[in-house]
Amino acid sequence: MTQHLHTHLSASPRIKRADQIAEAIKRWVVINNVQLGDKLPNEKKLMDLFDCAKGTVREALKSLEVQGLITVKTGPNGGASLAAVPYPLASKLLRNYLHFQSPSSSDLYQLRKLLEPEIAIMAMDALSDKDLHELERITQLCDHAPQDNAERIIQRIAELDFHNLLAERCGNPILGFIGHFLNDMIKDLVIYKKMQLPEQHEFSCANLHYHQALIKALRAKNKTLVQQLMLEHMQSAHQFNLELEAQLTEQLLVDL
Amino acid sequence: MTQHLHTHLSASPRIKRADQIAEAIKRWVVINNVQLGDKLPNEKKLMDLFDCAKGTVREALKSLEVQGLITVKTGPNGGASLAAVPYPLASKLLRNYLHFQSPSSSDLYQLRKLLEPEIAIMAMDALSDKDLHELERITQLCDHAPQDNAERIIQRIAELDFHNLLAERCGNPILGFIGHFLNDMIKDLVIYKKMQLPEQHEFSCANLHYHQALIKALRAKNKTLVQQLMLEHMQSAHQFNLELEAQLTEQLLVDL
DNA sequence: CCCAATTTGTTCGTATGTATC
DNA sequence: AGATACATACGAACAAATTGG
Repeated sequence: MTQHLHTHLSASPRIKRADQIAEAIKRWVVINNVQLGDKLPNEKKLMDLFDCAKGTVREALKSLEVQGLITVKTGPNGGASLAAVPYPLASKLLRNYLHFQSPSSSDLYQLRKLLEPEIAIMAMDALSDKDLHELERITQLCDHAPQDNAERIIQRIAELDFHNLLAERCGNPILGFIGHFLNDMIKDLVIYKKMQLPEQHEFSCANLHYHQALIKALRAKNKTLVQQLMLEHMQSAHQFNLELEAQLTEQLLVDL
Repeated sequence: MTQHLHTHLSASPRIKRADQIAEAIKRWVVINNVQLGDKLPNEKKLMDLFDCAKGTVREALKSLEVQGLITVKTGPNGGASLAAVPYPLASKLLRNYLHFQSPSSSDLYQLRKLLEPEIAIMAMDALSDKDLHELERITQLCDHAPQDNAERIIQRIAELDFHNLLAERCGNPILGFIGHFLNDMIKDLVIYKKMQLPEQHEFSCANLHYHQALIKALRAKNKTLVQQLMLEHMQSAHQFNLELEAQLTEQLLVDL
């Protein structure tokens, strides 16, 4: 099939062959009604389907793989299969973007204050008994002072998993993604930047208290209470975070 | 530098050489303190830096390019340069993910009802006179009935650009991204799915009215009014959208 | 305007690794 | 264990694009 002729009328940024092939493969997939998990033609077939060499096909497949649209396996019955973009990849790619926007932790908490209460009341009706037990299990991980740094990290992650479970159950996939994503950002913040500071016992206790109260309110299906508790929880967390950052800059000054 | 030995203790998913190189290049970038816009070594240098063949280097670079972390140019002084992930790419990649979650338009509008009022009041203080004039210009594009389908699309996009400008000015990069992103999703919805229906004159008039009122309130720096107007605006838009979808399914039934 | 240098982009041929039967 | 089918990787060559003289 011949290529589109380059017009030279506008300074069009010349699209690379490999990228054209990647787009062509996407079109091929929708035209041939390929379903999730179905296999694409192997490299050789793609080579003569689009009349290009191995390297080019491989770069095109690489592009789709990086976007999470296909997975590739070696061996017989291997090759590229259509895939759903996995959440961790989507989160990573978006963090790549936001890295250059350098959001502050207050930016994060402002959004959590807005969204977490909504997530909680939406998840309330969808929570199964199993979910509630899982929330309790997660919360129990945090009901005592950590013995070492490893347990401290486990507890912090458990606190976030509490919110992740609610986000997954909230019934709105976009809101669910954003909730989960914000928790990923918090995790980066907490794990990689705030671990040098001593444990914040008051903070952990406050979180524990709110999570326990939230479970009770969720069981009672008390919408307004759930919403209010979650808002307070986020406000409290934001406040602790601000104090923590003040300590951090203080410590930085001392180090200098 | 030698590779990590494969332990075979756990079923580790065998990391491909090209992906290893991509990660190695990322490390190289941070270690050598490469700044935005700075150039990376060219393909030849990367080949012997990481002791691998050209194709492998190219796949690694392709991976970084698809993620938006580098741009690549040909010719003298060409090569790969460190780049900030451009917004359109981040939006596209996230839409790839959400495509498989198949969110409803109500999911979209629920979030807009929550976020757009917050965006508006946050942007209020940051809006320059130039911004306000731009808002007025955008709004004027919609102050008359469209003459053809092309203008209809222009007007719809202008309506969204109104909100995009506010999102960019809201001062919270994460919130700004989400606001812009939701508008992209709405755009897909409106342009590619709802254009078959006749123009919704009432809808356009309502939007025009709200945008004009919002500009006035923004100029007056009336926070509560801005917030209230934006909420009503979103509720109204959601309502129109629901009616439109009812028409769509109705039409679908007729076609069958 | 063309020429030459530089660097990416693409191709081919071959070899190796890996999973399946 | 061996054969097969497939991706993965290497190496050498050539094509195309961009820059600067």
